[in-house]
Amino acid sequence: MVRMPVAARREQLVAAAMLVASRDGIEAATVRAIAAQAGVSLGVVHYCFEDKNELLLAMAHDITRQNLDQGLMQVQPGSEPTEIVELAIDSLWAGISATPGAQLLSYELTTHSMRHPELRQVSVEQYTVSHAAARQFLEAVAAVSQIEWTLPIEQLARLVVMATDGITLAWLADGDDEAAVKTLHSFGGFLISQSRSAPDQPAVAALDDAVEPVAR
Amino acid sequence: MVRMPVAARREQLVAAAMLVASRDGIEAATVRAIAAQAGVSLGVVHYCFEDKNELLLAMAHDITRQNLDQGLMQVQPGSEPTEIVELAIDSLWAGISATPGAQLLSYELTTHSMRHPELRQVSVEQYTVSHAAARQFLEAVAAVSQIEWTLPIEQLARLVVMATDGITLAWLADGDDEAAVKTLHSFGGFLISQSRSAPDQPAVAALDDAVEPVAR
DNA sequence: GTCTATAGTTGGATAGAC
DNA sequence: GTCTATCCAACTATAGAC
Repeated sequence: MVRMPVAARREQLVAAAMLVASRDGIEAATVRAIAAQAGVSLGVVHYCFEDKNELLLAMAHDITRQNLDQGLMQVQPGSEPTEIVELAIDSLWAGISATPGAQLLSYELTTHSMRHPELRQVSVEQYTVSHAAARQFLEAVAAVSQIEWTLPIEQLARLVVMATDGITLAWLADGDDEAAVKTLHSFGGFLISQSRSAPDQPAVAALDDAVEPVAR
Repeated sequence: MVRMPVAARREQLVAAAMLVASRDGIEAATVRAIAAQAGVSLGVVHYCFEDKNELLLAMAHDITRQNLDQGLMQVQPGSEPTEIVELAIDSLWAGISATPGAQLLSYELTTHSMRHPELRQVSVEQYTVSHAAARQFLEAVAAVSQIEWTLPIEQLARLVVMATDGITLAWLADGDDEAAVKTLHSFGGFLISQSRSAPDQPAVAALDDAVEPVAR
């Protein structure tokens, strides 16, 4: 077996955990299965992590970051708000529909964390991050396309997260891509209806605020 | 121990399973824990059910029916559509916010069933039933308040289910009742915006169609 | 640092006494 | 029909050889 510094070993194990959990579900992500996937012996996992929870926590943290990067909707400058939103929705959906296992794992982590106090922060962090990403997106759209939102931005961000979760869950259950896309675009229409052209625009702002997940 | 016909024993065990699973999560709903909750010995469970999956299936089926009864939004005749929708939303939310454990269990069952082919039908049934309930509600609103929907009813029903799931999940994560209610009412406003007054109304129909879950 | 071996639980399922 | 006793598999975690 190749010798490896602990930090690198930890990364390897977290990657193996994500692979197993995405593919086979969180219940199947046992210490044994993860060790086998990484090609190391059982003891190595317990050498690198205090216990299984610590490993799951590290995995959840990485997944949340990954979902953030993937879910961050691109805003193309210079277009109509309608077109911006449509494009963002399509790219969001492309990311989701290509990774059903990861999406399902994300909801498994949510429910799992709600039943285990030691992992409770995972679901809180998931929503904090999703909300921040949605908010950033809405601010970028407003800045780029000279509109303002007629609802508080927190409220709209919550609606965006609601729609993403609701549509993804239904799609995982019935696999109906067409219905999911239609529903997403209906929601996009609603989003647009909650905007009006801004009277004046000071400057393009809030475009590249980094969204940092909550530290653990 | 009291002698009991198998059918009654099964009901008792399913009720015990629902109690344990709602309170402690689906992972904690082991055959042992369920038997203890019901006050019977381990062997009795295996006498009444082929295996654990069969018990979980029976439990899931009951829960889906229960969610249907609880989620069926009441339509008060003779009011404005806006008022009808608002009242229905409030009663829907009252039912949800009073039973966080049951809601969480419902999502645990969804993800669990998606990972286990033997239970795959559970999540399909959950969505079939939710969708039918939403559809029935939308038809009742239209019939009672003399409006028609400007989107296909299936599409709108899917949006209603999307909103319910998305809002409930976020609320389970952050416990923010106020935000959940606000978001629900924003969505209600969207729903109303997808209606127009009907030119003529033939008769009040589709008010008491029974919604049957998919048979298993 | 890494591995084997094993302890110690907990789970689903069954056999056989009553 | 019901209960006790038990089997066997899988899991987390650790001890100790190398």
